Amino acid sequence: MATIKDIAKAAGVSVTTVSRALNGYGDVNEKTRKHIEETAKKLNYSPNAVARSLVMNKSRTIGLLVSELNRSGAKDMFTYEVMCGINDAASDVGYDLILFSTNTVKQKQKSYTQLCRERQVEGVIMQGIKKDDPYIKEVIDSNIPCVFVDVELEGDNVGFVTTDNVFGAQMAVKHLINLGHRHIAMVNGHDKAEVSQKRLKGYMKELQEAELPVKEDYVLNGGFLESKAESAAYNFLKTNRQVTAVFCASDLMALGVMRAARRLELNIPEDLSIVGFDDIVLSQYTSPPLTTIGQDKYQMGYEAAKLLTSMLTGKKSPHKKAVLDNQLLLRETTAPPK
Amino acid sequence: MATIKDIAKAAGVSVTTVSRALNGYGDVNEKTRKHIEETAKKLNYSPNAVARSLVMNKSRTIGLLVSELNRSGAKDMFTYEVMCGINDAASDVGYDLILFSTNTVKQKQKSYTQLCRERQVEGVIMQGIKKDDPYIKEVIDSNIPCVFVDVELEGDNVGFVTTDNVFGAQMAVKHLINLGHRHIAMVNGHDKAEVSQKRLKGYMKELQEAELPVKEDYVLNGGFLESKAESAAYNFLKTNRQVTAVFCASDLMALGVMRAARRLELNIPEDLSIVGFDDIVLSQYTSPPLTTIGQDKYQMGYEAAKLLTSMLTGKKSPHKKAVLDNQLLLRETTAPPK
DNA sequence: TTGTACGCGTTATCAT
DNA sequence: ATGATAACGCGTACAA
Repeated sequence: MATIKDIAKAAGVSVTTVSRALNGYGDVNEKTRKHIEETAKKLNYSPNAVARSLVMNKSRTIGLLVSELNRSGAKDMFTYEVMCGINDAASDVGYDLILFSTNTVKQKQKSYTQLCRERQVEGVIMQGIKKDDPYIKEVIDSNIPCVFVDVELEGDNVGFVTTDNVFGAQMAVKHLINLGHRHIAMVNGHDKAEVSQKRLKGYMKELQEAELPVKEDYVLNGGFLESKAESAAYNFLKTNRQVTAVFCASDLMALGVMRAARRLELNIPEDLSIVGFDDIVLSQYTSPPLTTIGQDKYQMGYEAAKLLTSMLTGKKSPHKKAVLDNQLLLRETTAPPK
Repeated sequence: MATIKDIAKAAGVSVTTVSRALNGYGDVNEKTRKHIEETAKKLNYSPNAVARSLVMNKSRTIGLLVSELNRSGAKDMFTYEVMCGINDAASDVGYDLILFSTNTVKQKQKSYTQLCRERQVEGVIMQGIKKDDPYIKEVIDSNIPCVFVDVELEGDNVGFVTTDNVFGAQMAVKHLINLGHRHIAMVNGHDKAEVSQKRLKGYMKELQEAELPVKEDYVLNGGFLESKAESAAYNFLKTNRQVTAVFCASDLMALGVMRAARRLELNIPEDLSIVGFDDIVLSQYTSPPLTTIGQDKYQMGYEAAKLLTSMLTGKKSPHKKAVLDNQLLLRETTAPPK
């Protein structure tokens, strides 16, 4: 509970000198500095970040805005791994993280700017928000630096981190085509997610390059939900036996498709090949293990935080975005068609 | 950026009146209050929580101290689910969460008390720390309210949340005994974790109640690591073919044991029954799906936050602890011995 | 019912 | 090299 005032009194100097001594200013006698540092230690002093924030108008804090942080996300762990990366990169440069979990109800009560200003966060990392989220407009208008995860938005103080979703999808589809598949369906997430749009684009692009027809009804909506993907795939596959392969925009949905296949007594990969996206931990443990496009989620978080802190420290870095590479992970859910 | 000063000027009143009006004090004319509220809205005012914290010496913030928040935890998701519960309960009552991830290096640089005081957190929830963690002593000594997850410590302003680990272990072992197993080994985590001690206790207790011998060399150290559990189990099972069942102190380690069994060409559950602990998401997807003791991780977090906030709001609640029940989840890794 | 004045712990400005 | 003093935005005795 000791303050610089206490130290000043104990050391017989003014608060100004204490402040300067403790903050490593040059214009303070080495002897007095030593003395001050010692009394500070003796009094078990630690600076009050709140008071400092108030006067400096900086908080050394970045807000982590996660939409719908809840149990449903527990399965794919995406959020968590990204968060670990953010945390590591942020604490490397002395920033703390404050967690803002939001949802539609809360958004009505408090605007984005309010949220940030209340806590005086210096910057924000946004994760898991949809493209039509009302906060997005506010972010652009506000002058608070922000980095999006998986939403490709750029601006004066807005950047983003994502992976090459188009190319990732292309890799997946190309792999299937190379195996000999000609009727390849896709289970996509909801179209409010940028990644859905990208992955769909990659899917179509690769089909076109292989001069395969792009059929609109081959694209199913799985809403990023295992259950929804399952039922969509079930209904589709029941009446489309010509389809021998499915590309899924997420591993979670791929799990749903695997379930559907099982119900239809389709063997994987003999009767149906499946490729997922994300490389969630689960995908190594399914039977058979899921072939998928791997994203480095930790790295995404790490890059996001690095990007943001470099924006904060005023480095006029020209790069306001980072696009990470993905990787085709061959496991056991793909094979040539019979 | 509007402050109460701006509002005062615009509304033609003093800052005091603004402060009182906005904070719902009774001693302010209804008309002036309305007026003030309107100008506040017009100026897009939002209170500065930092300034408020400074003067009130309260931050409406609770610190979430997670030891070794990193990728290795990604697999079992325990941390994340608990966090979701904490987050929900905290935001219900208007508290924000600040993330302190710590490790042994950082602990040397900054004491627990320093950490808390710097950020003026009102209380702390501690997760994932070992019993010999140096911070624990500080927590007890300090007067900052703290709730531990899975460390059974009580004090004036210290409480904890856990599940009934002893009974959970008993359920697991009893289940195996009821199936007819007589040689039941255990793979335990490291003994710096309270849960390890409890689960071991339950294991031994249940054996004793069934009048089965407790053999010391039947208890393996898996260190809560899949790989370590695998090698320990491999070496053990290779030379102890009489053992027909293994109880593991975590699902993660159970996965390791399953791997070991596979390498030894032991069929699960025919040749070897396995019971885990935790009910991580993965355990439903292994083949065969893992029989385990399920803990409600989200609820643990929720209760922890509720406990803490009730301590903070001064409710002299007599209950400084919460012990949740566990549940035996019968899946497919257990069967009678051949 | 309203306003004045002070303090929270810190940094920054300007003298000395 | 050091110190007095004013700010930062807010809450709250105390006075009016």
